[in-house]
Order: sequence, then C-alpha cells, then structure tokens
Amino acid sequence: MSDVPKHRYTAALANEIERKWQDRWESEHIFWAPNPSGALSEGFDRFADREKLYVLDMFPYPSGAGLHVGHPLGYIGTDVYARFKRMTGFNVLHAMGYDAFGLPAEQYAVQTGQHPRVTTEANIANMQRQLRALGLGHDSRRGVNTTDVSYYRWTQWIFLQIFDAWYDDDAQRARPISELIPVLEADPEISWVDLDPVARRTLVDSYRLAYLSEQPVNWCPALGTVLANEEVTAEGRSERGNHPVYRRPMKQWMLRITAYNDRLLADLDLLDWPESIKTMQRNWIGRSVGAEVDFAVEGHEDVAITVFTTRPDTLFGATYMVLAPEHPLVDEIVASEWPDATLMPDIDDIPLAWKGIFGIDNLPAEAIRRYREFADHKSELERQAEGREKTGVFTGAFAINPTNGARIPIFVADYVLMGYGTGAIMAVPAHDERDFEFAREFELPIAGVIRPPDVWFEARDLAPDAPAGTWPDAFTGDGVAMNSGNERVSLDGLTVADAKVAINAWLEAETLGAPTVTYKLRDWLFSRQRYWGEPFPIVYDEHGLPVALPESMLPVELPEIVDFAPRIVEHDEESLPDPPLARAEDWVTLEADLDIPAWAGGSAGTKTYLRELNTMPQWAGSCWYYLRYLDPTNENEMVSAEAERYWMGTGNGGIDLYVGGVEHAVLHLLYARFWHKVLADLGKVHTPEPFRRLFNQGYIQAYAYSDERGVYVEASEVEERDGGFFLDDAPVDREYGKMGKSLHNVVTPDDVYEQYGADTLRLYEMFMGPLDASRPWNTNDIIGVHRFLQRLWRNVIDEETGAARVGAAPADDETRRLLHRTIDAVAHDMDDLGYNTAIARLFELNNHLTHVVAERGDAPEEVVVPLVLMTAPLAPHVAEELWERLGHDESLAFTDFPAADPALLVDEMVEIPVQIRGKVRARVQVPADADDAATEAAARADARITELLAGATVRKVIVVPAKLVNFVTG
RNA sequence: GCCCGGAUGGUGGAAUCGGCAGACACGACGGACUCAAAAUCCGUUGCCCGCAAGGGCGUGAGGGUUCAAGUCCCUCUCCGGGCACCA
Repeated sequence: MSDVPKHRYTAALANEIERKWQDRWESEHIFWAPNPSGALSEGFDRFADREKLYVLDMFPYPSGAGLHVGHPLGYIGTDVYARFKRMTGFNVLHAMGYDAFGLPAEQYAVQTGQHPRVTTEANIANMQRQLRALGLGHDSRRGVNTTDVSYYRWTQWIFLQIFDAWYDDDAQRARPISELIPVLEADPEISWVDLDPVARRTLVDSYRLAYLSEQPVNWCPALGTVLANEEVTAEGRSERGNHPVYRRPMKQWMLRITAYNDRLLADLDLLDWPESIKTMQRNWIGRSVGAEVDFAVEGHEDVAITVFTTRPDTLFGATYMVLAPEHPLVDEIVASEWPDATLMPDIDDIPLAWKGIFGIDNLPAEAIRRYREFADHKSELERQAEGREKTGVFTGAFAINPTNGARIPIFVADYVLMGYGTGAIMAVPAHDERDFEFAREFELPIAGVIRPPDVWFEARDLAPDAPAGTWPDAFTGDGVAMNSGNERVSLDGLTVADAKVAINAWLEAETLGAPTVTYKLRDWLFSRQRYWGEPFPIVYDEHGLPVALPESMLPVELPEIVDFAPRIVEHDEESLPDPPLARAEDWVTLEADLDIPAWAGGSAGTKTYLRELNTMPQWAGSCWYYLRYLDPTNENEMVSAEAERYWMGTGNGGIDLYVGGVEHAVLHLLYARFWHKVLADLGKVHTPEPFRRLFNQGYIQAYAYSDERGVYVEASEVEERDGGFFLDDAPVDREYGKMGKSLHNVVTPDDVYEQYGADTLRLYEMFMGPLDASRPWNTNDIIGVHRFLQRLWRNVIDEETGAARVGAAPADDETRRLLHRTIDAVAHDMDDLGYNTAIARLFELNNHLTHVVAERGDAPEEVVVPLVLMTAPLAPHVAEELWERLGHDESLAFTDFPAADPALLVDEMVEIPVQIRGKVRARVQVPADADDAATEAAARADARITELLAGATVRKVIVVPAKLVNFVTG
C-alpha cells in the first residue's frame, strides 16, 4: 500500500474529487436552467441564443429501502445525455422530483404509528443524498414533491378544470361547462327552462369530464380501497399486493378518458416512442370496427336488443343470442315459462342444460336469478381456473334474426361482458370460437355462412361441402359468403370485406343497424379510500350533488388524524370501503357560502356542506409533474404560459426525452397523456402530447444463490470455480432475476462508491450494455472501467506530483486521425444514447494514448483536451478535476464538445479484403478513392491472389470500391 | 391462443446500406517488475486439424435468395414481455 504513488486515481481520491465537484456544482448553480422570465429566469441572457432541451426521468417513489445499483440506471443515462447536450449548445432542463403519495408510505405509517409525512420526508432526504452522490446534474430548485401542499394545490386545481369541463363531440375537444349551458338551452329534446335546479345540475353533471357514477368497480377489501382497471391484473388481483378484487357497484369518481379514445390512439403516431409501448397502448384502448344491429324480441314489440359485432357479414349465421348477466333487458324479456319444444325448429326438446346448473325445476326467472348470483360471485381468478368452460342459461325468450326471420333463443352467459360493446351479442357459432364452444355445450344449431377455402377442409379431413354442424371448430378466417341472402339483399359470393360493406349498407337502409366503433378502454376510476392522497376539492350539498370549491379555497389540505389506516377486511367481499378521512370529525363538514351559478339556482347563502372523503389515486400527482418542474415556485398559476411554451414548445413539441421503465406503459403514460390533452383543450398547454420521445431503459438484474435447503445466501460471498458456485466449499445453486433484500443479492451505490467511486459506477452502468436492454450486474466487471479512469488519469497527471504533464508538441498523424474518428463516433453514439459503444471508443483512444505517452514522455495536449471533454458527460467529476488541473478555472459543463475534422475521418489508403468465391484470401492496400478497375488491379497484383487465380477461370469480379473485391471462379 | 422483442466466444456485449463476424471489457493463459504477493505494464485468447505455412468449421435449428447473409425470405425450437371469453 505504501508504494502506491501519492496521486494515483484510487477510490479515496475519486471520493475526494467527487465531493469537491458536487459541492462546486451546487454552490455555483451550474445546473440551474434559467426560464425565459419569472422567478427562475436569472442568467437567461447568457442562454438566450441556445435552443432549449427538456430531459425528464420518471420520478421515483421515495421508498424507505433506499437505492440499489439498479435504480439509477435511467437517471445516469439522462444525466449523460443532458450533460452532452449542454456541451453542444442547449439550455437543458433536467430535474428530479418525488412521487410520494401512495400506499407504501401509508402502510409503513400504519405499522410504525408515524405520520406518513415524516417517513416520506426522511425517505426523500435519504434518496436525495444517494442521488447527489452519483453526481447527477439536476436543477435543485425544481425538485417537486407531490405531497407538498404547494404542489397538490395545483393537482386539485387541475381536477377542478376537469370537473368544470365537458367533451364537445362535434368540436372533438373539451370545453368549459359554461359553454355547455347555451347548448343545453338550445337543445329541443331538453326542455331546459322547465328543469328545476337539481335536475339541471344532475344533467350537467352527467356531461362533466369528472363525474360520479354508481357502477361496478374493482373493490379490494384487503387493501381497503377501490382500484382502477389498470391496477387490476388479468387474474383479477390487485397489482399491489396481489389481493383478490371484486366487482361491486359503488358510487365513485370517474374521469371521462373514453372521450379521448380516438385522439389517444391517433396521436400515438406523432410520438417517437418504442413501438412496443405504442402497441400496448393501442391494445389497451382496443378500438374495433363493426356494426350495431337491432334484434326484435318475440312478444315484446317495444323491445329491441342491440348487439355489437365485428362480423356483420355473418349475420345470416346468427343462431342464438347472448346477453351479459348484468344486461338491463334480461328481466324484461325473461319468459314466465319454458317454451314448448314444438315451437323450436331444429330442436326436439329443450336440452336440460338450458335451464341452468341449479336444477331443472326452476322457472326461467329463478334460473336466471341463480345464474346471475353464481356469475357475480365468481372472481376473475375462478373464471380462469375453470378453463373458460362455457356456462349460461336460457331466458325462454326468442329474438328474430332480421336477415332471415329465424327465431333464435336468447341466453344469458358470463362469456359476454357488460362492459364491452352493448353487453349483448349475436352468436354465430360457425365463425366464432367462443360461440362455437357454447353452441356445442348447449346443442345449438351451427350455420355456416362463410365458405372456408378447400385447404381448410383438407386439413380437417372433411369433404369440401361438409355442413358447419360437422366442423370440428369454427372457421374465423377469410372466405366467401354463402347461404346469406333474402329477397332484399344477398351477400353470397362476396369476400368478408365486401360482405361487410354490403350488409352495413342494407342495415342502414332498413334502419336495423349502423356501422360502429367500440373501445375496450373504460373511464378512469379516480377515487381511493385512503388517507395518503390528494383530497378532492369537492363538497356535497343537501341533495347529495357535488359542488366544486372555488379556486380561492384551494388548497384543501389533508386533515390531521390519528388513525390513518384503511379498514382492511380480508376474505370478506361483502365489506364496504370506509374512507379514513371520515375520521377527521372537524373537517368532514364545511360551513361556507359557495358561489353557485345562476342556472343552478344561484347563491344559497352560508350553509353546511359535507366534504368528499375519498382521495385521489397515486397517479394524479404524476400526471402533470413535468409541468410543475417548469415553474415550481409559481403561486398564481400551475405554470406560467411563457415557461410552458419555452420548455414544452408548441406544435408537435413536448418533452425532448423521457426515460423510464416499461412498467408504466398503460398506467402513468396513458393517464398523463389524457390530462395533457384536457389541459391542451382548455388552453393551458400548447402541445398535443406531453412526451414526444420516450425511451425505456432496461433493468439491472442480478444472480441470487441458494444453498441445499433452498435458503438464499449472501451473493457477494459466493465464489465461482470449477464450473460451479460455492459458499464456504458448499455448492450453491444460481438463479437470475431481480435484485432484492429477500434474495440477499443487493448491491448499493454506496458499496460501489466506497470501492471505486461514483464515476466508476456511472461508467460501468453505461458500459454494461445498451441502455434499453436488461443485463446482469457483475461486480467483477467493474474493474475494467475503473482501470480506464486510472489510465486516463495517469496519462494526464503525474502520479508523483499530481500535476498535469501534457505537451504542446503536436500528435503524430495516426493519433490525430484516431482522435477525430473517435470524436465523430462518440458524438453520434451519445446522441443515440449508445453509451456502451461510445465508452468503448474512448477506451481505444485512451489505450492508444498510453502508448504515445510511453514513447514521448508526455501526452499531446491536442488529444488530452478533447479526450477529457468527451469523458465529461460520462464521468463528470474526474473530467472536471482533470480540466481544472489542465489550467481551467471554470466548470467544463458548458464548454463546447469537441468537433471532428471531416478531412481527418477519411484515410488516403484503405485496407480491403480480397475474396475468392466469398472467402477472404488476402488483404490489399488501395487508395480510398480508387475506382473499380484500379481496385481490381490492386487485388490481382497481390502475390497470393495471383497464385490462387493462376489455374482458375474468373467468371465474374465483384468490386465494391473501398470495401472489397470478390473473384468468382468456376 | 394472439401480438411484440430476443438467441453471436468461457462472460457482458460490438458489427449504418447484405460486404473482413467477435470492436471494447471481464475472465483465462503466458511474460515483465518483485525476495514474494498485490497493484501495474506487455503479449496470447471463437472452435477444430497442423511443428509450421496453411486449411476447415462457426452468429439457436433446418431450408431458401445472393458473387456475398448475424443482417433478407420461409419453417421450427427455446427464452423474455404484453394481451387474453373484447363479440
């Protein structure tokens, strides 16, 4: 240890340098990005001629566990990009806030009895310390915390904007409620003047983008709260905690995201996002084109059942109909008795299965009642466990197929969902797999109306005219319509696409239906029965109708209560939510004289209102934080128009780079787009989309080791030898996955700082692989990037004296060319976030420089200066230190990134391979600008090629100038 | 089941347009320095045959297009992710 040179780049020196520069960056406000005007505009003049660049990370939830090395991967990536862009002439905004409302803080608070605010603040402080130690260049003035009153005041304000807006379908945008009133007054179908204030308010409320709705919602008793569809897994469990979730009708706040279906879908095309995320959003929105068709019900002249289908071309093949169990018309059409068998064509007797699974003696109404109960109590998980076996019950009623007048039985079955389409389907078993299964189960007729191609029959060993009743499965592909004609329309012979057009035209002409588009996306369930969230700025009057609090009454602060635990009830799906805010007895009522618009009855004077007791979901704060970063101290506005226009841009602008994990593909990223569009419609923001370019960073994963008992052992103590893994000579098994406490494989940034320093950690994480790929953490590999920094340091600094030892003598030609090729490649790689290859280039240059230094005894300044600057975005502390020791007083943060001299990027001579029949047999030097003939001549002149071609006939010569020559012999 | 993404040395990974596969790094092996070790520095390192010169094979598997395929086309296997009774 004693013979290590005094000024070697060791962990200790690295730590010293890092602390020094972190302090300087902070005290000199290096990363304060000035706004064009307002409170944060100091220093803008200096940047006035720069272009803006807004780089954003998905902000973290401040967990108590602290960071492991996997967490900051994306933050380092954006920091490198931001630093690079500063050096190429941009005014770069990069900040980091905290998304701190939500369940974990609340659960921790319940366990420890501490107020969530206390733990949240402690966690944020710890996280800030860990992130600061990474040397991230954030504008510290903009680090918002969603749980600060000064922040959630504006979250509440945005909610009021949404509440006070309606969607104008004609204009295809949201408008203020004040502009709805004249529309309603003018509507001849609404007798506005005759409506009393309560009726008017109820009507208006039904138009709002934030509305109360009594409908089946996802109730999770174990979490004590309701959840959005996006928060429930396909198995019907809560994404958080994996608890069972039940569908239960409750009155809850909904946000009308479905009004934006088309725009959320179409505007994906404007975005530079990974195609996989766009696909996930498209699937989630789930647009499908089809038609609605009305079916008359026998014996009920006043009732028509509207079905939605994507296959109107198969209408002639509809042999029965299915309603969802919750369908409102079920009770109306259910028969009093099971129909006489003779009334039913093709069916000898009602199969017993039609009467339900709870006995054959029930009348239709009772069979349906029992079936509904059965379906209602099945969780999604149970439905899945049953393997999608079709269940259902006959209503005893018949509908009429409008194309051919056929009487078709109407069933209730839970494979039809109330939440999609119209909650009713026409069943075409020949051409739909689900209907086919159901038809087989219930012995229903199967009528083929699309003729499959011959190969389809051949593959199933069927005669080419086999009737659909004998098919082993449904035919859902493309074919030609058959058996599809009546006196007024015939589809026979048409392709599926043409048949759709023809039948749609007929349906419209006969007013039996119309082409329609439906979506899978549902409105966003926006209330939670939790303490640790934003209170709604809403109160209720004596009619139970919501009244918005005026902006002047914001913020509505979270009341202090003692017991903030949600009422958690395991395994009792009958339980009901119990919002913790109800316990704030002094707070639940509000004495106020609220401003009521004249159309709603006008001022009612001072009276008592009841507060909304639910809170907003965790996603609320993250829907707009990127706007608050722009103007975090503004007390009068969410964001000043000037700051918003400057940083977000106009037109198809938005955030220039948004980096985060793929797990938010349909949650945060969809919700935030929706809020942004509402705000855009209301003129508060000026771009159609918030996040123009999205990049998903990968995950750092890790190996975990378990011993013979299956118990996880400390990964850092495991040794690899003889092709196996051992802990104290005992063999252990290796598995690959997440980093986590329970797996005993966590590596923290602090561990790495201590051993190598923060620059080494940054460089290693960027070097491991492409930023968007997941890769395994391997502590043994860190030494490689650490050696690079050590060599770089040694090339510039005399390890004995600590002084720079650079020479003014010019570099040799080869070195200079390598330098410029490196600059060119690194600049391109950094723009593409291709840091791993950029670092590899820097390694090459530095390795070469090591030889140069060995030869001449000093490092040529013309190489050192650009090398240090190129290293700066990646390893900023050591680069700043070298920069200073090279004689500069100011931070290099805004120094120009080196520029490559194009003349030095092309060599005069290039070495190209010469192939014979595609195999490389020689390499020759040719001038870079040699033409085909000269290149071929040079190849032929090679001794070895001459020899090999001596006895052969050359059939063809392929010459790619400056690339290769290939002799095809034959 | 459907839709995406992926598979390259012992390991992490390179390879704009189809044009020298394996950049860079780890590890391993050999050497220098050292009493020794660590650190550092230098060299070798896809596999096989060969003393060598050289040759053969090689990007998950099989087939195809091409003078030339990791890259394009077809079929398949495995891994990762998403969706899933959405009519």
